Amino acid sequence: MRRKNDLKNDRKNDRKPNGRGEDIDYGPLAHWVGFNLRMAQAAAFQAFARRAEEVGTRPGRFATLMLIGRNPGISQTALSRANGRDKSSLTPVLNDLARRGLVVRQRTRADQRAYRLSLTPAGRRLLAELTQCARGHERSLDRIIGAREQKSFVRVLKRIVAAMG
Amino acid sequence: MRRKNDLKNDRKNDRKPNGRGEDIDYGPLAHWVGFNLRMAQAAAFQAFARRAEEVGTRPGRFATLMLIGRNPGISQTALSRANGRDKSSLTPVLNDLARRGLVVRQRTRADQRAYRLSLTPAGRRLLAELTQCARGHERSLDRIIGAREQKSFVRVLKRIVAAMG
DNA sequence: AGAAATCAGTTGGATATAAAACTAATCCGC
DNA sequence: GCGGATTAGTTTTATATCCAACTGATTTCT
Repeated sequence: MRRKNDLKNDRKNDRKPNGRGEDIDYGPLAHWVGFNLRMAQAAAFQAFARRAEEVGTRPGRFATLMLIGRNPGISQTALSRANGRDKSSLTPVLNDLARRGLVVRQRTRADQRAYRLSLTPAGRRLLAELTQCARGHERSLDRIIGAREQKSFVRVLKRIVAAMG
Repeated sequence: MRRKNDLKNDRKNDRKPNGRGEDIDYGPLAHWVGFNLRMAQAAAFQAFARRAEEVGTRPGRFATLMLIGRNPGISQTALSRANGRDKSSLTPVLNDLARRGLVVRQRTRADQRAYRLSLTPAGRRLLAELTQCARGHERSLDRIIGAREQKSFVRVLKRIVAAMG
């Protein structure tokens, strides 16, 4: 019900399988930093997400809790900068964390615009659990990277942030 | 209208500035791979986005066009794997690229479910422009990383993708 | 002091992405 | 060849994120 030489698509197109063959040509992407950085970040992020959900939280919450825990009284704007995200992204996140009783927002006397963020005891407990999670994740990353390269790898990452952030 | 010793918030909280002082304590995040990977990726991505919009496209489109250009006839599923994104994310992207006349979706004779993707001449032109853009971006990344470390840095990124992807 | 500029946080609109449910086509095992 | 399992792509739903516009509060300038 379908001849080999049917209609318009009869160039030498049929050679490459690629629908399943899985022998992708990445061209210059193969050795470019930007692409590999994105792929590696996505892979590591998803691996951490799998771990984090065992503790009942999403990975994005972790850095937020850590930064608040380490810097009690921090404002949302300072937190958003430290975290590399826009301050408007933080509003729903903090609403959620506050609703769940993990974070408190106190109004400052000195500046009635700003909040002072801090963890509740429950927030500290969750942070501790997540930190364990993250430690496991880091160990597995360190194993992949190799102890010898780990230091210089992180140093390069920091250099990129400093230069392009 | 507001006494100094007002209500509940009168601990020694006021010491750390942090609302502006900008001396953030990152705790273990400071040296962890996962966090720095996310920060670096976000910074590099946004820098590329600024360049890409001069050519009138978003950065996410670039890898898609490159992979189609290099692998004509590739299916959407294979493309999504190569690109590290879910296949469902690709549907709106390809709708857009097809609507703009940059990509064509041909039905396969052998498998009526799959599409064979390829670039139009306009798609090839845009890809060439974006490639120039990306080359500039890569040069600036290479400058930041340093020629000596560049190779091993990319190798580590690939290792992470291979092990966690 | 008073007006203008700046700043903290929120809101609204847009995009990107993932996950799960779905539809249609194809493959596989007997 | 038939029926169940698998596969390609889409749809739907839910998050996460950005940016621009906005509202009050604060600071700066004169």
